[in-house]
Amino acid sequence: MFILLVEDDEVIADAICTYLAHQGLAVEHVMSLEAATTYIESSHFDLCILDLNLPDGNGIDWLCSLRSKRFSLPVLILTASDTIDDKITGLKKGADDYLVKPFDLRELQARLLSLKRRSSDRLSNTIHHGMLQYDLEQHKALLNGVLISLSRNEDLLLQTFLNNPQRVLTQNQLKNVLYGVCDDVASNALNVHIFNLRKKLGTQAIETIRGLGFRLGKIETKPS
Amino acid sequence: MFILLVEDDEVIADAICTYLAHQGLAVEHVMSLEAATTYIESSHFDLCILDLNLPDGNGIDWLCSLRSKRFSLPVLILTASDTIDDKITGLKKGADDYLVKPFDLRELQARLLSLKRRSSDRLSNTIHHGMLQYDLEQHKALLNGVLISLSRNEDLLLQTFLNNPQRVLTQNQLKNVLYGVCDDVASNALNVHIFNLRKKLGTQAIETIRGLGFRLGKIETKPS
DNA sequence: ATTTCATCTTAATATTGGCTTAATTAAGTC
DNA sequence: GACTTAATTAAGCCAATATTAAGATGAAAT
Repeated sequence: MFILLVEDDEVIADAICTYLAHQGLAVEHVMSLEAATTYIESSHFDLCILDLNLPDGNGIDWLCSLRSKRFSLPVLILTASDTIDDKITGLKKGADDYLVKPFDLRELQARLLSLKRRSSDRLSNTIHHGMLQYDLEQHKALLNGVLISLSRNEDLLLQTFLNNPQRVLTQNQLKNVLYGVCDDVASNALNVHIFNLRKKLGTQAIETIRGLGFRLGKIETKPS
Repeated sequence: MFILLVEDDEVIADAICTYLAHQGLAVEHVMSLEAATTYIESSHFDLCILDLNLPDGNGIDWLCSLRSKRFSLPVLILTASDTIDDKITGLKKGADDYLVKPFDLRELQARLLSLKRRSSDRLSNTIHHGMLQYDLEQHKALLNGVLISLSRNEDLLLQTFLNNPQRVLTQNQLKNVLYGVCDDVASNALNVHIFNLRKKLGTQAIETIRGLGFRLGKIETKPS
């Protein structure tokens, strides 16, 4: 596994490099954002460890521009400050995890590994389920290669189902997805949406578990 | 992501619900441990936010019983007291993180996300009993590899039996599982459900201890 | 502003499946 | 044998969900 470490503090960087190398990971160490950019654009890395305080700029901004250039590699942020704002901003701006200095090297390793695991799952932006192909970025659903047009709520529901295959989702859970906090409204709008989804994806696409909720089912060639 | 919020203070609960829902998380709010138990046992949640001071009991005790019932969902404890002892006890008893009131909603969110991350590595919780494989999350029962469809009440009963193997459960206890605590008992509905369960799982699946109640028995290849 | 169009919600009705009831049979207990 | 408890059936009921269609909303286009 190839890791890019962006860190200007030599002591910390050395510690990380030594430890990770010892664990069988290939670490490339750079000390500025400029160098980081060069490396990222000219070579392949599985992960990036990013310190936020760097001589030639702010790590968050760099991360933003990285994302805007469609680099999707997982980034773990190192931050000295324990302020909430930093964490929040970091996570929202496209970081995948963060670690507050000082930290335990073993924890760093654990997080890197879990990061890798997670990211290798969602490398592709499309989810496949039976004959359905769903593009998370473009919100496009292809059934048997044919584009299915979905309304906003249908889209939300389908996403939720695809993100929780095998799982029984209660009506309240699904209502929360659509309407935010559930005022526990007695409305069957949800049922109508499910009905419409079934018309588009086939009757078996959504199973009902009476008294419990709904679950994603089989999506096959033909809406019957 | 589905979150169960157990909190009896409406003001705090509302704030949390509104904020988290706004962040795209599905929050289910209950105000008592009893309700929490019902929800946990009948639906899926990724996380639980647990206040410790509740009208119908102590949160720590509830957490203990939850763990003893093999529910492994990550729990974040909310505590008013800032005493170290409380935190320690909480963490030792199976909590995964804690937050002291008053807290910043953004910090709550950050902690929830990291909690989810850490826990996503865990194994799925399935109970094995003889030839039966029961998945608590999916509410799926496989007998000899074949899916058995269970009604809501059958599902509840089976769960209860699997969570209390070896133990004799009185009819009243089982009725409480289905109908909550109430002592009107002139109905044999429970017997009918047990009869139907036996039809699906085999005659020996549930033993009758005459005059006392029922106990989980052997579940073998074929319903005879 | 007004029209147009799609979607969302409401509401009314149909349907289904599971729950309970109740009556009967079987199995223990004294 | 009389009594108690549990098992077994089948019928009716009811709540959860499905289905429709009509009205409400809201955004884009003219």
